[in-house]
Amino acid sequence: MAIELTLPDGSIREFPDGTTGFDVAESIGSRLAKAAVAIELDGAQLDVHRPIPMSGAVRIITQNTEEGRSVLRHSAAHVMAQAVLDLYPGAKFAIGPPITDGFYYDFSVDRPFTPEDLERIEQRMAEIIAEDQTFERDEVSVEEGLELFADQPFKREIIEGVDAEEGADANSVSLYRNASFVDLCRGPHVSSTGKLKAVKLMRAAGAYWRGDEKNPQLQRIYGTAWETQKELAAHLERLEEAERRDHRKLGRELDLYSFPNELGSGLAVWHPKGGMLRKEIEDYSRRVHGQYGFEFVNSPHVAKAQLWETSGHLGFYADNMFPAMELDHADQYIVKPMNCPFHVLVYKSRSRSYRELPLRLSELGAVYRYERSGVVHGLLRVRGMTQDDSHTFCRRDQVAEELNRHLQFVLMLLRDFGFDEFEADLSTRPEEKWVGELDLWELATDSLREALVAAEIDFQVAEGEGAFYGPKIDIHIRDAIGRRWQMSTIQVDFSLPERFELEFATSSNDRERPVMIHSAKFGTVERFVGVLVEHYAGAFPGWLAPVQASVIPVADRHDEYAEQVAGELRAAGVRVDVDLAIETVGEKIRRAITDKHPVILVVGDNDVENRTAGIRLRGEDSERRGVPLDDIVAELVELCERPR
RNA sequence: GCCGGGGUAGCUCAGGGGUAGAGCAACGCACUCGUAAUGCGUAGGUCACGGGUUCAAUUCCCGUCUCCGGCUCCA
Repeated sequence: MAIELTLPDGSIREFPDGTTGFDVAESIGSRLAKAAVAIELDGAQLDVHRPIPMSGAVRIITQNTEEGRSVLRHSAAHVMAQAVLDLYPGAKFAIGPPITDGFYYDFSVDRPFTPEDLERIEQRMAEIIAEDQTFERDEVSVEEGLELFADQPFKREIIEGVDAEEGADANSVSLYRNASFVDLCRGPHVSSTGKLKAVKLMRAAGAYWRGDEKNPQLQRIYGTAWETQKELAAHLERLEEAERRDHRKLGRELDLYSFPNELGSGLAVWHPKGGMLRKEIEDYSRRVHGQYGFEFVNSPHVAKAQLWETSGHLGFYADNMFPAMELDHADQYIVKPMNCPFHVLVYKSRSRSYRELPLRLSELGAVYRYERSGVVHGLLRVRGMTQDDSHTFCRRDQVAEELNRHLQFVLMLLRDFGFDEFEADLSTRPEEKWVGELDLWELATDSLREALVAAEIDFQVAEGEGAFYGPKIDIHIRDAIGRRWQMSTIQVDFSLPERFELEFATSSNDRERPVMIHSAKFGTVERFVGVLVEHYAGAFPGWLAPVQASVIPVADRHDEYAEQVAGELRAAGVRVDVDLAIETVGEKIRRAITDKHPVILVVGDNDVENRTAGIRLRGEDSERRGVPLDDIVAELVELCERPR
């Protein structure tokens, strides 16, 4: 018997029965065979070292692809579990999947793993890898599986749930064995442990069984695995780069903001330089909101509990709200976690006509949310934050255009800050709990989808992931080092207009309910700054840099001229510092560089005489001397020009 | 909130049952300097906070706050 395999180039070739993926790869090229870690046959991944069971379309998965690395990492996870079970008899092992950049495995053990434990485990793994144990696939019945894992409760639970979960053949489960270690696994795996060339354990952490905090907490070990030591080293270097960009560290170094203990968790104070950065960002926000037809409103930080009762927040958002304050007449006031009810009240302040819709209300609103203590993180997850929030009230026939307009607006804004890679999630109506009318849901969802298509950005549909009150788009950006951050959101709301009984007069003088669109463009100013700091590694473009230029006098007899230079630049709108410190020029240059000022101007005798300066731009390691002051002013004005 | 690890000078960190140390930063003096650290000196700490053990606690124990890495959650 023979099998017919269709290769990715479309060619069909015949192979003898018993041919393995490895053989197929070998027939194409020895380098391909060496890099092969699995194959895909008609969409299903299979081991490269086992016979291909039937004819079909085949593709070799190599270790230098994300799919291939997943196979390596999955195998590495097995080896780690093997090492843990060797070293810690009685340990129960749960699940160990590959993840982005690595893998983990969860264990139930007597005591949590220490850093020393990780070293031991890593050492044991190295031994297992050196032994080059073969991974063998096996299939057993559910009964046999349950028996085999008699003392492994998590594995038994997985076996018992296997048919329900994966739609797999309910009568058998697949196993992988290497040496004496057996794990329940779908595979595929590399042919032997020796294929793992670069594995490193990263850290231990607690994690709940099946991700549910009601379940027992397990001990998770994270590791990473790559096809070569070189790739591993590159990965570690990327982690270090991320550390160098950490906005908490840069925020301190650049004197932007801090998180004083006296304040409380998740609360920041903004120093003058951070304040300037914020101001630029907020000024920009107001400018473009105005240009896009938003009107500015303002609302207080607290409101009666009744308002939150009406809005429904006390029902579904109470966990994230700071507790109520008891006031004199038994009134309770609550610090706002959102701005929407206030904007609704603005809408409701008088009767509205169809002619004035869409009504776009915008506010940089400070909100406070009670985040659980373990989740706060620098500026990226705080308890006090400022949303560049807007609420648009529109008619049904305006929904499509408004949503499109909001998306265009958000993308323009993000592009102005140097982000140009976007991914969006379109979250649709939940299956069970939802409010509003079905046709409105469909209209809004379709409009969101069309807007995404028109904007030509990649998006995924998250079926049923929308809030109960409406569909939404979340926009993620990729930063300079490829990390994904959620920023903006455009959210349709059928609930609040209902709860507050909003209406407007139609052209036929009927009463109709408006549709509401929530949108935060930056997400929050705090998070946006945090992401921006990491994106630019603190080296902000001219218009955002808190200090745009520093002027350095060579000796103190040049101080006066330095101030004069600074004065002219300030008059032209450039933010300038003059470094009058009694230091060497080298020291002052160094300080300006480490402070990441976009421009350094050095002035000495020649400059005083000729009305010039030496100019050095950030990122360049040489300077231009004797540049006429007028040229410098013109150059800096251009360099610091705001996008809109 | 849960699991683990931390909190020593402004920052980075060393130390350790007998009331603490370095580098950088700060301050002073000298140097007056042309593109990434001039030299010398001075000052600076209730060792996060509260309790306990002890003749003695910054060190050991407990609690609280807070930070870090995860889980869960999320802008």
